[in-house]
Amino acid sequence: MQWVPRNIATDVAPPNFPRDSVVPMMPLPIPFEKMSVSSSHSPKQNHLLAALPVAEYQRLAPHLELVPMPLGEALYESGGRMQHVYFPTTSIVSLLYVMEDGASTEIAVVGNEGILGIALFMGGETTPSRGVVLSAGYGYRLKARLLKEEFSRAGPLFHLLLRYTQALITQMAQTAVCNRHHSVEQQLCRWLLRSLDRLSTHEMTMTQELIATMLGVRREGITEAAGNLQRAGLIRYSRGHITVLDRMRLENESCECYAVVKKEFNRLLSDIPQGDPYQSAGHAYA
Amino acid sequence: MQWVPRNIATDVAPPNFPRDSVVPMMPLPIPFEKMSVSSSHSPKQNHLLAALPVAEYQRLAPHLELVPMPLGEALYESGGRMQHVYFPTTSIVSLLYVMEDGASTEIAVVGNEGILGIALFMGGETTPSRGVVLSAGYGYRLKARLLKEEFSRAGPLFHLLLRYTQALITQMAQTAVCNRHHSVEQQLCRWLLRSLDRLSTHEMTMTQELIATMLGVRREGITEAAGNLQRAGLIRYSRGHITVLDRMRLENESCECYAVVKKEFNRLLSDIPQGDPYQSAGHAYA
DNA sequence: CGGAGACTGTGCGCTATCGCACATAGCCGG
DNA sequence: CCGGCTATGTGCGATAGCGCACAGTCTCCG
Repeated sequence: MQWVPRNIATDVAPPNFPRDSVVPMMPLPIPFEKMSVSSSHSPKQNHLLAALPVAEYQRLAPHLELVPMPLGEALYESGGRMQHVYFPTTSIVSLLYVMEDGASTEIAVVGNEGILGIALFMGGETTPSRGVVLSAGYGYRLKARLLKEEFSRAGPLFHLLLRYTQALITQMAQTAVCNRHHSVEQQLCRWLLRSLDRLSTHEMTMTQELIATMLGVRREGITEAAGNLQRAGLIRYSRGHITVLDRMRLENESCECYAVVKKEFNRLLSDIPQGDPYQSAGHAYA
Repeated sequence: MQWVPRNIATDVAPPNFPRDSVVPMMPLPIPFEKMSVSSSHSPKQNHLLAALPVAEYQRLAPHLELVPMPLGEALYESGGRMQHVYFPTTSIVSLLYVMEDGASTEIAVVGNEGILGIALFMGGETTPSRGVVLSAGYGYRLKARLLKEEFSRAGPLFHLLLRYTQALITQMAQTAVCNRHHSVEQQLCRWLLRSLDRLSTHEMTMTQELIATMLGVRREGITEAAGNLQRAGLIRYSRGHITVLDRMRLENESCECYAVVKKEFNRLLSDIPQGDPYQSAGHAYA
C-alpha cells in the first residue's frame, strides 16, 4: 500500500502524471484542526529568512504569507509548476520520488533550515519529484515572481540560496549512498535524527507505514527495526507517535551518512545567525 | 578490492581524508600515452561552452586550457579545494563517494554535456565526493577565479550553469531511487547507456571491476549481469572492452531511471545549439 | 460504549545479493 | 613464446529484505 499525499494546495498546477490517478487517497491521520498551534509565528523561525540582513528581510517580509501545512499535503507535484516557494518553520517537507509502479523513495527533506522550490531560481521551474508535508506545521510562502526578483539582485538571499542548494545536493548524494550500502535499521536511525533536527521536541508524529514509504522499504521492515530500537531503549513509539529517548545512542547506531550531511549543512550555512540549524548532538534524554 | 583513482592532479589540495591512505593504488589499465588522440580539439566539443554566445565564449576562450584526462585521475578529492573547473570534451568523469569502510557509490557522471566543480560557483568551494576520470580523454579547464568572475556577471553562463546544476540534481536524485529499487542488471543497463551518451563510439573501455565500484556492488554481480546481456546479444565484452550491440533493447531492459534523467537533461539544456546532449535513442546497431 | 478502521506484530517461503574461494583465460612484457 | 598478472567465470553458504497472510490492539467516531 502506497502512502500518498492529499493534494489540497490550490498552488499546484494540474499534474500531468498518469501515476497520480493510480494511487488512492489517504485520509489525514491527524485532522488539521487538531494540530497544536504555537501561539506566535515569525518568518524568522526559518533559518534562511532569519539569516537575511535587515534590508532584504524587510523587503520580503510584507509578502511572506503564513500558511498551515497539514500532514500529507502536496506542495507541488512532479512536473507541476509552482506559484510559490515555501519556507517551513514548524513543518517538515519531504521530497519524494514516486516511480511508475508506485514505489517511492525520499530524496531529501526540508525543514526550517531550508526552502522548497529550488527549481524556481535554478531555472528549471519544475522537478520530477513531489513535495509532501511529512510533519504538520506552518511555513511562509512567497510568490515565485518575488523570489526570482530578489534572487536576481545577486544579494545575500542569492548566495544563501545557492549554498543551501549545495547542502541539499549533499543530502541527496548521501541518500544515494545510504540506499546502496546501509541496513534498514541504520537508515531508520538516520531518518529519525534528521527529522528530530527539524523539530523542537523529541517526539514526532509519524507512522511506521509513512516511514517505510519514505525510506522506500517494507512497512514490516520498519516494524522490526523500530522494535529493536525500542527494546534497546533508544526510542519509544506507539501508534504513530515516536519519542527519542537516547539521542546519543541513536547517533551511534546510525550510519555515517547522518553526520556527513549534518557537518556539511553546518559548514555551508554556518553564517546563519541564531546558530546551527541543528541541535548540538550527543545530548541524551533519560 | 576497491577501485581507486590515481591522483596525479597537481590541482588537488592535500586531501585530509584518512581513508585515502587505506586504499591501494591501482596501475593504469591503459597507459596514458596509448590513448587514442583525435586530431583536433575544440572547447566547443563541450556542450556548455558551445552554448555560450560569442561574446562570452571569446572572453573565456583564451583562458581555456586543454588537459588530458587519463583513466583513474582524480580531478578533485573529497573536501579538497579545487583550483579549476573542468569542461570534459572526450572524457567522462565520475562523482564518486567513498565511505569510511572503503565502499563506494557513484553519485553522478559528467561528460561533454557538463562541468566539473559546481561547488565553486555554488559557494561551498568543496564537496564530500571525489571526481574521478572514468573514461580517458580530454577536457578544458578554467581557473576557478575566472569562472567565478564570469558567473557573477549573471549572464548566459550563469543561467546555463544553474540549469545544468539542476539537471545534475535530478541525476543524483534518480541515482538514489535506482539504488533503492532496481536490480543490478537494470542498473547496469542504465549505466552503460549513460556512458554511451557521453561517448562518440559504441565501444567503451571499462572493466567489470570498475563498473562494480561505480555501482557500489560486487564485481561478481556485474559479471553475472553482463553475462546475461551478452548472451541475449545486447552487448559484447572482453577484458575491459564493452561494445553495445543493440541500444534499443538495452533501453528496454533498463529501468525508467535512465529515461527520466535523459528527458530532464534535454528539457533543462535544450537551448544548447548543436542540439541534444544525447544521441537520439532507439537506434539499434547490428 | 461499541464497532470500524488504522496501526502494529509475526510467521514463512522466496530471491537477490553478499562474501569468499578458487578456477580459467586472455594480454603483455621480457 | 613464455611467465605473470589482470580480467573474468563459477560455486556455495549466509543473510537481508521482500511479498504475502493474518492476528492482535489501540483510537476515534458515531
